[in-house]
Parts: sequence; structure tokens; C-alpha cells
Amino acid sequence: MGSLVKTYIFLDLEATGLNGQHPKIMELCLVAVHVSSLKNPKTSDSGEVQLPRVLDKLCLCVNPDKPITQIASEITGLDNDLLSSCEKEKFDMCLINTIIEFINRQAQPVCLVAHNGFNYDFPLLKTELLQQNNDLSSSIMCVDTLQAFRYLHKKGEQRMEYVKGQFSLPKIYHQLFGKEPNFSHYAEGDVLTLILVFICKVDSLLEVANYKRWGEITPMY
DNA sequence: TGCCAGGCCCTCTTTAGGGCCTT
Repeated sequence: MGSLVKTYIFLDLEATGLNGQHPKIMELCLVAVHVSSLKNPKTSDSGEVQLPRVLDKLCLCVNPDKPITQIASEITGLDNDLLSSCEKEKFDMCLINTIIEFINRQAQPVCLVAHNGFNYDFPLLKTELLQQNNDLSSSIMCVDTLQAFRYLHKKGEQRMEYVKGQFSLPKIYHQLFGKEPNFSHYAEGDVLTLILVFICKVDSLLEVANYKRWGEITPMY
């Protein structure tokens, strides 16, 4: 299924809490990368993988219309007063149309990519869409990089000596780049970090990735 | 009142428990 994909859209959400707290989205970022850019990455003089030059980005803050948990506020730097004072709109039809049009202007077919996406980002986005009586095309493909990296490790990927059993995005980035990622828990920062680690392992990831259809994603709540 | 998920993986496992991962 994955060999058909022409555009990978990397996705990250910042939200008011975790699954059990019925979270609401307060920031989202989608960055679209054509498959040709992923498979022909540029490197710096020191040999470090660089972000592709051609990126389409959609980054938006959202008024969650719900109290943000203290821990979520601490790690994201977002709080209700800040979002209100910046007069951010709620997750509404205007935002949904923007997301759909962003996806539609990419070379098709597209695949959404998120770290722990099958259990967090995709179900939460689905919940928000359904609450507005809308949804994405059920044929859109989805990949979870947490699942894929765990699978690579289990299969004995030679160059990956992660801290045993630990596959958070910052830990994977540190393993591959030898430094801390920039702007963790900014939606855009996390997406760019995700793109970099994806490119580092692109051939392996594309080989083992477990593709699901958006129609198979069940809402978080 | 107080607390709140759930899928995956590992191991001191499979009649289970605990940590990871996402905010």
C-alpha cells in the first residue's frame, strides 16, 4: 500500500491532556513532504541529515474551550488565558476546511504520519472532526512511527541501539543526532524532529510501516 | 469522593504486572 504514496504529511497535536481526560486540541501542525524529497535527503558538510527545502506547513493554535491540565500547560507553554488573549478560534468548520484543503493540494495519495499516532493523534483528530459532523477521506493512509521504530528494533535494526525499550521522539532523535531536539512540545518543532528521524531511517521505515486507512481509525472518545 | 486511556512490549510471563508513549 505504501509504495503508492506520493506525499507524507507529518502531524503533531498539542492538546489539553491525555486520552482519559477527553482532551481537546489546542495546537496542530501538518507538514507535507513529497516522497521524492524523503528518498533523496540533503546532508550538511558534516554529513548530518537536513530538512527538505520544499515543505508545505500548516500550523494553527486553537481555543480548546476546555481547561488545560496543569501538566499539559507546563510542557507546551500554552494556557487558556494565553490562547484567549490571542483571540484564537475554536476547532470549527473553518479549521476543518483548511485542513482538508491543505491535504487536497498535495500530490495524491497522501499518508499521515505521527509518533504514537494510532493511539493518540489520529483518534483525537477524528474525535474533533466527528464532533463537527465532518471527517477526512476514509481512503487516506496513516502510519505510526512509534510502532514502526519498535518493530525495527525488534527485528534487530543494526545501527539502532536505543535505550532499552524507550522510543520517545526525543530519545530517538538523540540516538540518531547526538543532541537534544529543538522546540519540543511546540507542534511544529515536534513535526520537524519527526521528519528528521524519519528521513534518517526512511528506507527501513517505508519497508516495515504498517499502513492503516483513515476509515479504520476509531475516535478517542 | 476520587479518579479517570489503551495498545504495545518485556519479563521475575501466558491464570500477570508494570513500564512506555502520546498531552
